[in-house]
Amino acid sequence: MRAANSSPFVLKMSAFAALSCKELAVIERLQRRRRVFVLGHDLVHQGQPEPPAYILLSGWANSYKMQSDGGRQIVDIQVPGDFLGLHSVLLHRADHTVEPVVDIEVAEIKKEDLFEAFGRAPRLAMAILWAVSRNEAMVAERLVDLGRRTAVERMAHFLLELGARLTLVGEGSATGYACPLTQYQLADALGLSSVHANRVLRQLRMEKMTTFRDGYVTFDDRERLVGLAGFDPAYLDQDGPFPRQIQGNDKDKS
Amino acid sequence: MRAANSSPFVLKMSAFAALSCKELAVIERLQRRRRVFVLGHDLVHQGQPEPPAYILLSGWANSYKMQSDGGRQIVDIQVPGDFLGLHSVLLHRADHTVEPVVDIEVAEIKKEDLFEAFGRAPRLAMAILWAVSRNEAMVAERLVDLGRRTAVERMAHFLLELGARLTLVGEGSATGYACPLTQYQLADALGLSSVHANRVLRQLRMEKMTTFRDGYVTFDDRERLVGLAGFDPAYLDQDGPFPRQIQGNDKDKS
DNA sequence: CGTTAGTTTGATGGTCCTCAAGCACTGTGG
DNA sequence: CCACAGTGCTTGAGGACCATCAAACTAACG
Repeated sequence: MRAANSSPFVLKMSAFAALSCKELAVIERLQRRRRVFVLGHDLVHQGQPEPPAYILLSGWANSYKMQSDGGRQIVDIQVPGDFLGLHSVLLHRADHTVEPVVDIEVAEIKKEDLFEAFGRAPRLAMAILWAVSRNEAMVAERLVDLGRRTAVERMAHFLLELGARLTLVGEGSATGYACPLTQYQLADALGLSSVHANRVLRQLRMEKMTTFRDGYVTFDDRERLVGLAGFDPAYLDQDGPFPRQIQGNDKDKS
Repeated sequence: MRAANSSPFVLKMSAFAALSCKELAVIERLQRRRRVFVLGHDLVHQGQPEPPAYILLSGWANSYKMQSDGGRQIVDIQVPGDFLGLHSVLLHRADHTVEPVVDIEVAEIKKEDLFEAFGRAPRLAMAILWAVSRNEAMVAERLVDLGRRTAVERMAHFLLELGARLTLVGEGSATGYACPLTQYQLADALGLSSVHANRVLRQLRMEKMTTFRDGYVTFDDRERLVGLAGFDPAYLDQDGPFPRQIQGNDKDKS
């Protein structure tokens, strides 16, 4: 149970509500079907009927959609504690592909597992709905990135968001984090060409705001970066770790 | 109860699964708190703590995020049967504003209502999770619009998506639909300037693919439009008859 | 009949894409 | 030990797409 208490998934869910022993047990049970995926082997592919979902235990993954013209848009980057393909599990067919960014360890979750868990712990249904909602909030914020921010702002915002998400599960800090993404992947996530992504990173580095190099993101001047990006982490709804400007502190529900 | 059976919300949920009488009753109860909002009065505003959610009974609404520089990005357009702000109800603060597009009628839903409903009908929790998932799929598809499609493709794709969604709730057809949006709103949804949105609409009209005029969208040549947009409605999860089942809880099948 | 909201068109220029090429590092096999 | 290929990063040049600025036009409305 100490293992469960420190798992990234439990850390994340605890940002929603303190979990009871029973709920922790249901979560533990939900994660019983462990699997490993290596680089190059998709977990879910676009169009797959009745896809399962996964909880990412370690490593990074990403979800993307391909177009007929070969264009690729990464919809979400997932870090430990995140669901993979949760929003596909109830759709008839997966609307996107999920692939590992590095070798990963996951727990497989079938639709029936969810249904069973919901019956056992209605509050867990709320918690999972929260996770999906938070995910949608992140996609929505990316939409603002692509629709209304310049390439530099987008990049800054995205790197800050990843930092905040990683901090929540204990894998990042205000000064930086390990980031296994390539510049191609960053570009596909931000709707840029890889060439331009590279130029933008250079600019951020030369202006001493953030450095992306050798699989590591360093925040050289986090404050200015936040200002440039217009980054307000409220949408991540994780009052715990570092945003303290939020004081909405009404206590948990029934 | 035939009133409930023909409400847009029930029509939509029926695309997920055939609903039992008990579930219909729980849904009916969920919609008991009716309200009206007129143009100019927001339902939810960005930053609002503990916002409620709504079910849109009639009229259109949209959700948007503002930036400090005055830029606006519409994240979602909602039509009858859709939830409003559902993904905010579990976050501690609303991450976006919801405003009417025309005068609307809604049913207000509080967090506790959801919790209660989940306890009464676990399958309804699945259905609502489905609705949220579908919503995320739509936002993701919009992300592809903004990231990887040209302005014309975006516009075509968006107008087709709206048509499909409206058809599901009985307010649209393959030839067109009533659309109360202004070109400014279209532009804000698609990450374009209103000037360019106008040019794009003109192009689509002159090439005889679709006409947007006087509050009505007409598909002049739907086939070519679908080709141009690369529109594949699979992500809406509403195609064909609906042989759905969760667990062994159903009778008929393919 | 002035005001306002929405639509339409023109002109100019910036952001970012595309094409192209070179560099650095790693692993592979002769 | 040295090609050689593969992957990822970096930089340059030219041009397309779309934003911005500006202004005219229409319809609704008091």
